[in-house]
Amino acid sequence: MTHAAARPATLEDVARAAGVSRSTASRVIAGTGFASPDARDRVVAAVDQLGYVPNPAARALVRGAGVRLAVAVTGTTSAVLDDPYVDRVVAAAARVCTPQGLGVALHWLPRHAPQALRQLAFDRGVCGIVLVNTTEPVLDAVPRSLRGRIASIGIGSAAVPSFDVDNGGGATAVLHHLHATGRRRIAMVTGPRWLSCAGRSVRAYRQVMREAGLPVRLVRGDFTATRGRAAAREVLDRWPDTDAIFAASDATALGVIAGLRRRGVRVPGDVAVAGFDDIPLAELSTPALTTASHPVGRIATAAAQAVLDRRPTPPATFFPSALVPRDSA
Amino acid sequence: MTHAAARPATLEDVARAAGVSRSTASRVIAGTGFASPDARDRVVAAVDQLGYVPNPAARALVRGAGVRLAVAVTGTTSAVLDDPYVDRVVAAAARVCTPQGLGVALHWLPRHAPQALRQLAFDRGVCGIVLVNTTEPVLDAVPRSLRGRIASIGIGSAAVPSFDVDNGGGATAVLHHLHATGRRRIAMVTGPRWLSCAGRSVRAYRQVMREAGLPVRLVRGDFTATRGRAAAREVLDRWPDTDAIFAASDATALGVIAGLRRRGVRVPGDVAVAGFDDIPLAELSTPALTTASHPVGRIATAAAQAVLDRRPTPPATFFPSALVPRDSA
DNA sequence: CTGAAAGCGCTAACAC
DNA sequence: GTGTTAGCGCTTTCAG
Repeated sequence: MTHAAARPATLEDVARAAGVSRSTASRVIAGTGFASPDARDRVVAAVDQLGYVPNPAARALVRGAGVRLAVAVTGTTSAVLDDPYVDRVVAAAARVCTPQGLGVALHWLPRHAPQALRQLAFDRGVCGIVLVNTTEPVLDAVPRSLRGRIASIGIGSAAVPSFDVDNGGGATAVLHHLHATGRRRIAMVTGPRWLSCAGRSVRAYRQVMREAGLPVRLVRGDFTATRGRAAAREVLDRWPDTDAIFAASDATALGVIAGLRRRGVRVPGDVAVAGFDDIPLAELSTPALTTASHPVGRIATAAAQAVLDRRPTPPATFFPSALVPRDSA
Repeated sequence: MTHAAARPATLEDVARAAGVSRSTASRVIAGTGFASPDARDRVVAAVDQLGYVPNPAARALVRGAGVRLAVAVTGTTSAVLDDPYVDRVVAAAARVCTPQGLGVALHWLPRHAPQALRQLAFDRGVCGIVLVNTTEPVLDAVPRSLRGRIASIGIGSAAVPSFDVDNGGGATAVLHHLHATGRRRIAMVTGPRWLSCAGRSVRAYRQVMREAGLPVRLVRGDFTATRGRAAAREVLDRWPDTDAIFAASDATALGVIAGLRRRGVRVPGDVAVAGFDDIPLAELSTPALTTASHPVGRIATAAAQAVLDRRPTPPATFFPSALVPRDSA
């Protein structure tokens, strides 16, 4: 039973109630060091009875550890933080942190000022960092002191383990599907140039096209729907005989469909459209969007976990992306 | 210039560098108490030069404050945490916390065990709480000790200031639009029964119907698209002459449209459909979804801010919801 | 195996 | 105005 006290119990209270010293109580609770079964039991009972919860601030202070995990998103402006993708990452990280008495902070890392990362590294309140949309310059700016407590969702480096979706595999699956259903002039709307991890799906595209002896038709995108709309027009103007468009994100794909529609092009009748991410609304759009899955929550959970556990981590972990065939392609 | 040190600077270092005592440095940095302009300048310079960042753990410890803001979401199962809406709230809260050296934690509050809230209240690591999807029993379970550092997104109480969208106003705007465009048999798919704040739009619906002398046609929903699909069939079966459906969320509305389509009903030709929330993809669906805006980010920001600032807060703050007319109604 | 004691970095009385 | 001092709650040597 939890006894409701006016003032939350401290370790001192627990120790007194258990008839042991603070040190012993601490050892039992932190699970570090030795303690007799008897002492252990009494401490556990006292903890339970008083509803004791360790004060994470005190703990962090004495251990020299931080109290929050920083999610740092690289981007040109702070607008990159206004993104459902970032929201997912932050929420997933928060779920991982909560049981440990930690919190999550959200930072924008200016793309052209990667030194900002050092600030974060020096903040004694930060126990670890999860990088999002990382670039090579940012990775190069990672100070030694961050070793073992930083991970990246996207590309990684020798010092920074990476966690990401296998966009190469997902893209290949989508493109094979397009090819298998008879499409032969397949254009792709890519992600932003500066985002290296977006390059993997472009490489997959080039390779599939080469193997199939098909022409390469690339249009630069930025993951947004707005850009997708414009990109659709661009594709139509440059290569009027295009019969399929693969977009690097679902939002872009939806924009592409809207753009196509406006020009009187039928989807998937005239042009098939496929996206990437399988966002919740992909299956609700009309036509339902063919896409590839992207387990953002699981990826972010793994990255946050790796940072908190400070456990040896493989340099790169890829999460499979599966084709989700629906109506648009 | 930030001088890169092996060990992050402490207040002690700053004080020494500025030639003052720790207290004076503390006063200047925390902005509390007096300090001569001269001392102030020297401290500021030292902070800058050493790249000093206060240790939030130490600060929280001595002040008896927490180091994280808890976002607590009420629901039957922990699955309520898997919701883009919750993601938005958490991310917005994280942005507010970050500059203060705080983090965000995410908790599930079992709907049938509101006592869980006491646990949170006793956790000395928690500096404040933002309630999401609150119910009356949860509000009743708020302990005194939380006064002044808790806010609710949704319904509030005497002890808990609330921040929410004006769903009554938004619903009214949508319904007037439906009526103005000639719809006369308007059904509504509601939110879950246990969620009181969802009741406001139902009340608005009842009132508009009464004033217009139109029949009330209510189907219970749960904000999901899946339920929307089923609800569409239910509406069609019970009231075949329905010419408009207002859904309490965009996801539901999109589900309704899908369900309608499957039955060969044209939207908006045969039945107009309107949603609520204006999620990013509302404008990308086909037909583009008519809806009412819902500034989740601003609401969450305000709620988090209020909790952190511990500033006197009006008992209820409503954020306007505006009609966003598109193609579906 | 256990307790005493020394701090972690900071703030807030309280003297000067 | 400024410095001195006493902790906040916890972990961790170091003796017993």
